[in-house]
Amino acid sequence: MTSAQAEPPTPPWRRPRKGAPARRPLSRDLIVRTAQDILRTEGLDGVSMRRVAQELGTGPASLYAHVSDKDELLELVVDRIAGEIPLLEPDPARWQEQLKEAARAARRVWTTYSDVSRISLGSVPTGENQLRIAENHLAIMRAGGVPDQVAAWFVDRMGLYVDADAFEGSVFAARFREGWDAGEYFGQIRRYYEGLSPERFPHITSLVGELMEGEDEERFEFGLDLMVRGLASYVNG
Amino acid sequence: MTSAQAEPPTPPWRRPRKGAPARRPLSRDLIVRTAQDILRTEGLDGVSMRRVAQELGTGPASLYAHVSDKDELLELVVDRIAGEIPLLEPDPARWQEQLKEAARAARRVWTTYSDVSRISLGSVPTGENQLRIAENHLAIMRAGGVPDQVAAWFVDRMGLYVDADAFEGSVFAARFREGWDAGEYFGQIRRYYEGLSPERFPHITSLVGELMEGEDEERFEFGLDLMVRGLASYVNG
DNA sequence: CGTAGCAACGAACGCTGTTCGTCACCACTT
DNA sequence: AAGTGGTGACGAACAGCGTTCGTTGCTACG
Repeated sequence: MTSAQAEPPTPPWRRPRKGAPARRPLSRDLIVRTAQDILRTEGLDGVSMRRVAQELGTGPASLYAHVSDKDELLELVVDRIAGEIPLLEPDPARWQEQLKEAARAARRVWTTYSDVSRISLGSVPTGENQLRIAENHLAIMRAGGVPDQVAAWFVDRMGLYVDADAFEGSVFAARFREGWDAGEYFGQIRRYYEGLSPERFPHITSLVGELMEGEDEERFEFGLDLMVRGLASYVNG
Repeated sequence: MTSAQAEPPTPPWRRPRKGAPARRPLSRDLIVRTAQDILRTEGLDGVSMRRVAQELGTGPASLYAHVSDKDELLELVVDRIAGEIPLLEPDPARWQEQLKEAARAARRVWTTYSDVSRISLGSVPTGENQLRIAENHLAIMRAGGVPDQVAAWFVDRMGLYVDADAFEGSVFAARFREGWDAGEYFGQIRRYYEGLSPERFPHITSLVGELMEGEDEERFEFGLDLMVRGLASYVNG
């Protein structure tokens, strides 16, 4: 449970004046951090206004003094999480590998908070930290000699790809959180594919092994490699 | 409104016996078709069990005799929509362009039902029609000489990409459905980017034009081109 | 000392997916 | 022909959701 954090959610608060406030010191940052904790441990479905409020020992209505919307709260959570993604110092000689490493770093954080992609996918990045990451990706590509228009579009497409891959992972994570077993689930899928009619699905039935091959990271790496290879072909010729 | 279809949702029903059934002839297929209609016209948020039932002139509990879950209902809707995607006869000489055309065809249908991607993204394709499409993509690639393992993974990644792109589109579609103006929205984003600090975001601020350039299709085409170029590099060298 | 402003909050609204228990009808058996 | 079992249709309800309203009580300032 997260009650260990709920008990004293108040660090040694620096009081603005003397005299202990009888009212609970709610704040925007505290709310966002609480929502982030719930997102990490219970997924997006666990993050409700009531749940966040409960964790802070209050009611849902109290949150609306600090946050206009649930959407706004979630956007703030996303950017806070984006702050955990490390930046890279551009090295022109290694720009392709650096770009991949940047994508991996983003994926690593994004899969830690498995459902953050459900919020970020499809939303235009406007938060401080998200912009810093886009800025970093642009710097790496420009150092590598990628044309401006290509670099600009690639930032968009690579962000979409990382989001989408994490989203896919979050769907499975949700299933497994509900008690499903991973091996059993994919075993069922495999057996279902194997049992299809070879006349109507000749390629699928003959490629079951290949279709099921590879862990999450391996498939992510494959897609990433596709995109960077394609990008490189815009630079060299 | 959809009431035009709601009034006589019953085609000249072929009765199993004589004597008109006083009970309403609910059926699985009718329920799925109704949900599909609502999905197209009102988006995923409009598809609730109550809403579907209302359209059929009954209560939500009646649906559970034909469908085990809302999730199952939505999966059935997805596969029904997938049935609208045309298949291509593999031509080894044009495999790259064919693969792109197949992706475009899927995207075309997926953006018609703008929120279908919100259901399909991250779910393993098991429906009849979805499998037929995967089968078709595999056939095109194998005809082009793509190695089996690469082809198998590419089907996965390209499906993810089409889903993700449509998902992004559905997020914007939802905003505009709520009354937002497209030009005004992107204009605000542009001005926000332009107003950023050039010291902290030198690349973003100098690439605002490039970042905002291009319609949806153009960006989709760019990402598709990236992936197919990368794929081709696995075949030729 | 009085008061303006605002954070905190209890209650409520309308919505969601789903379940339970009941009713009415059809098809079949006796 | 009378009876009966099975099942689809359905009304009501439950627990949860995001959000809003109106009120309370405290803090900081005049």
